[in-house]
Amino acid sequence: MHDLRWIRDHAAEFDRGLARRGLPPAVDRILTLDRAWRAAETRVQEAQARRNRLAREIGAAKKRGDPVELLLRQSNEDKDTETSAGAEATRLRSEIDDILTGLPNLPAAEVPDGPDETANRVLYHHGEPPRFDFTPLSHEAIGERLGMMDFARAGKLSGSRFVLLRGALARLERALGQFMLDLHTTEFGYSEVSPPLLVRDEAVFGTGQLPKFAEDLFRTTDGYWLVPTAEVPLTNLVAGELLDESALPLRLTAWTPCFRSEAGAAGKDTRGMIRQHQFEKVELVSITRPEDSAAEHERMTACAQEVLKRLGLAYRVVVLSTGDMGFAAQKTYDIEVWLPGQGTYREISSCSNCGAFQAQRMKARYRPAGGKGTLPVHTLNGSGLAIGRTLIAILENFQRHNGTVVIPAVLRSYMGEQEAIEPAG
RNA sequence: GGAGGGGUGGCCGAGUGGUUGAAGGCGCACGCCUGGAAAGUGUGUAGACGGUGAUGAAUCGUCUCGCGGGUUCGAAUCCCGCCCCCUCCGCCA
Repeated sequence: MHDLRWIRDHAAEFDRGLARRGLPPAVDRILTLDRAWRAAETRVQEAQARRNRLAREIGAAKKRGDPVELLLRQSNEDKDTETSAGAEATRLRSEIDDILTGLPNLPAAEVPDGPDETANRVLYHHGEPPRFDFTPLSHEAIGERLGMMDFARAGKLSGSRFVLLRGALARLERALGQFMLDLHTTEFGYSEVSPPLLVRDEAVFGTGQLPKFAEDLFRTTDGYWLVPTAEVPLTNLVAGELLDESALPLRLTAWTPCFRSEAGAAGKDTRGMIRQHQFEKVELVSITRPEDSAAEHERMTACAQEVLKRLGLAYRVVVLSTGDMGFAAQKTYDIEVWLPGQGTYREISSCSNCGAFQAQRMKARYRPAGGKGTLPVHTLNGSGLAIGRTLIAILENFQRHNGTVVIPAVLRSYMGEQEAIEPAG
């Protein structure tokens, strides 16, 4: 959510930012409401100030035994003013908040402008896509041939966009989660968290999925939301808190299932396990001082890339254009892994710097050391990595002609020192 | 689910109708002490919002003792509703 005071002082810049997002100007409306709200607020406060003074005078007069009729009548007049102006102030303020909570974060200056993903800019590549002396199969073909990836049974249980893994593939999923968590905690300073997967409205509002994107989420009958990403619980850990500067940066990681209704994705990626209602992911979240978030964003993206480097997977890093960024992000890097079965790069991680946007929604602040006052923290989140898609990448990149799949060396200690996945006997 | 207890400042913890925005402690900041540090000691130390103003100097005002409403001239203190936490019982992975 945007800081109203910042908008007052940067009106043109604000509308320019919205325009880069393809949105109409909003400042005129906001500032008109803001002026009316402040005027009403002032009237309320003046009436309150008078009433406070009268209350003291009435107390003193009663003690002396003086008549208080006149004072009481004045006090009641002020109370009427307070009530009517107060109602108006509340109405105006909630209208302002409704507008503010529906507007996305403004893009950082260096983010490329464009209407959609076609304007994303590839920054660099790492690694060479493998060459095959046979036609590489898609991951679902490999998985089904191994007898370890079962869409039919999953469909029986749950319908489309679910999968069931067995044997070595189930273990591979677990190995990937372990490997990623161990890397981030022991080498990159993230501390491991095992968070709730059902959260309340406020948490999902804080990270920006609510109120606009409720249709992308699953909701329980008693009002909980299933987390679409561990970003929600991890980031909201600091909601409402006033942190010491010495506590920053805070680096958190969690391996959790993620639940997404994929309401707007009808017909997209219907084959295979690219896009599921439920998938595993290791998430990275950083809470930083404002001046550190840009560097932290680079660091976080590097941490995510390191997973792919150690697995030996080719990838490229893309900076998303203004038209492709998420609601809360001011800048996003996507990491795309090479998938031989599709002959293309596909997103496997998305690392975003949300600046103060989420912090303002969830009222997460810190106190600068020595200084006075408080500032909103900056929040960042990134996949490190999406486990389901990493599993896909391993199957497609390390498949062999005979239908077996080589297990990357760094995973073997988690796989009972197996070197390859063989068809189920 | 049943019964009971409780939610106060960055943290702990007093406070049951009137200068209590709130005692005390911890923490923190600055000073004294010290060769330096610890200990000791002194002083200071909430946030949000609005007004004025050179826009975060200063100053005035309002709000905030879980949230929302009510009683009252006046509420952290009384009443109602809601949320959350804890204890015991029941149930249970």
